[in-house]
Amino acid sequence: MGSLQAVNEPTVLTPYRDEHLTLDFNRQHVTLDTDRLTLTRKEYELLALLVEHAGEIIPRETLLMRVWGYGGDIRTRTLDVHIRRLRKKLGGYADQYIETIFGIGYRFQPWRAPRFLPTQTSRPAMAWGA
Amino acid sequence: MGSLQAVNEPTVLTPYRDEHLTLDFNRQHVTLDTDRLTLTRKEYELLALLVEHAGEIIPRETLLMRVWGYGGDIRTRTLDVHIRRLRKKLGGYADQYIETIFGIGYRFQPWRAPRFLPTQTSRPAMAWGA
DNA sequence: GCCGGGTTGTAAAAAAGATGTAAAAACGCC
DNA sequence: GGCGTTTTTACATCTTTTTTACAACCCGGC
Repeated sequence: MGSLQAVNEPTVLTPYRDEHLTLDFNRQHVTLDTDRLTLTRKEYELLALLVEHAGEIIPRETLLMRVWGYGGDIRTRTLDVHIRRLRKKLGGYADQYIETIFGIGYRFQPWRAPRFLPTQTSRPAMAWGA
Repeated sequence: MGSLQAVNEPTVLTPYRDEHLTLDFNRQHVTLDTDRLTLTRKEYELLALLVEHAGEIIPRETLLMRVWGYGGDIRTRTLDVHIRRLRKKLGGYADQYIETIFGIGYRFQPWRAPRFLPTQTSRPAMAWGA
């Protein structure tokens, strides 16, 4: 018997890559710094969808539709729980990468060198007040 | 159509060989350390397919297709049972060699010196939680 | 500023789903 | 029929996903 048919699809999508994170859409491989992140199916699909649209806000409704196939207005917290697990696995970069857009959904942001300091969401606050 | 190659060429496949295991595709001969492994036909075909694609994840569906000719979504546990018998015959190396990819399939990994840590079976847990 | 209703975060439990395993049944060949 | 092999069955175990319950948070109105 000659060589077997390709066991894996020969799809060719350009991987995502930044300072700390890489995501290979073809092999469904994710790495954070040096480690390979082992994500479950849903975790991966969720992250992949977000990363694929890096910089864009994706509504909860859309995420629930694309990842879970949920249509209409289904009341579930599973999206939040999965986001949480992703954040956990993204470790300290979590807040940099996955942003919550209140009342709408989430947004993945490519890595950028840390700002002057705080992760100013919109809170100049009294960081150096006093 | 393509070139006029012999349809059934007596392909000479290069055997697989690592520290403990050898598999001669031509003679269908398998050895583990010093002993010869006597595998049944299905056991051999399954192992050969996995070894041939060492390092790659092969989906259950593909294994069922190529070894059993099962198409579509047939519900059977025979694959699991054969994997189990293979593992049994691979003795203590079983877990090193045949890896379960939850929800997808299996993967044969060539023998390698133990990692700095085990190949996280599937419990990344909160390694970076905190 | 404070309140209040809706939204998101979180931990834990429950449910769903997949694989591991032993044993019995079915198969195929002599 | 006997025997080795393969498949099914039934259940155990493990992983993943979803739900639950409540805490924390956001934001507009007062």
